[in-house]
Order: sequence, then structure tokens, then C-alpha cells
Amino acid sequence: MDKASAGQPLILRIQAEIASVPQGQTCSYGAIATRAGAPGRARLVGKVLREAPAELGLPWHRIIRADGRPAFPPESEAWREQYRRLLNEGVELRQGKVPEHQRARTEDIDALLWRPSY
DNA sequence: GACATGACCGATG
DNA sequence: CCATCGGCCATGT
Repeated sequence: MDKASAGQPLILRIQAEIASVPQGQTCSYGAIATRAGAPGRARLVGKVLREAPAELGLPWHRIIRADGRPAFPPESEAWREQYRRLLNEGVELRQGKVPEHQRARTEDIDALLWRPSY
């Protein structure tokens, strides 16, 4: 978490982290929570996403579970929409899972990446 | 206050 | 691979 966001309310920091995931990449709920300064609070990320107003235009589809799968029930409407959006921006899905190379890990973050993969 | 329910997660068997 | 459990904790009944 950087200094600029350190004082912000947790919810806002989480929204900011979600917004910072570049297209073509995905990130887990847990990693977003950790990056926002709330390790172990993945469920809160889900809540924030669920309640975030659409006007914010958050890239909700880039947030997936730690096992690489979308969090919605398979074959549900939301699941399909997420799947569609991901494919649409170049994220692969093999057996319903996003491959490792398109998942941003918490470790990577502060140091290197946070730019579209290669 | 108890109890259940989440867009979750990691460890363990 | 699957199931269970303990962590996490806001919300609703």
C-alpha cells in the first residue's frame, strides 16, 4: 500500500486497488485485500464489489478467486458476463481457470509489475 | 447477544 | 479431486 492511500478509509483503498488492476491481468480477492492494507479480509473485497455503484466503472471482472476461477456460480448470468469480458480483453480461461501468468500475485506488486503482462 | 450467510482463503486429511 | 475447518468480519434475523 502506498503513502497516498494510507490514510483513506479501507473501502476506498480497496476500490482504488481494484481500479488499478490493468486490463489483460486479474487479481484475487485476497491479494486486493492485502494490497489495500487489510490482509485476511478477502470477504470484504467481495462486499465492496457487490455494493460498488456501477458509475465507478470498476473492473470487477478482473477480480477472481485464489484458485483462478470466477467467484460466481458456474453458468450463472454473472459468471458468463465475467467470462465474456475477460476473454474480450485477452485473458485466457483454461478449464474455467485463468492461467498463472495472468494472475497478479501480492508479492509482485510493490516491486515490479502493475503493468499489463509483458 | 446468538446464529447464519456471504463475489474468500489456506491448511489439512 | 473433494470435504471440512478455522480465520476473517459486515449484515441481517
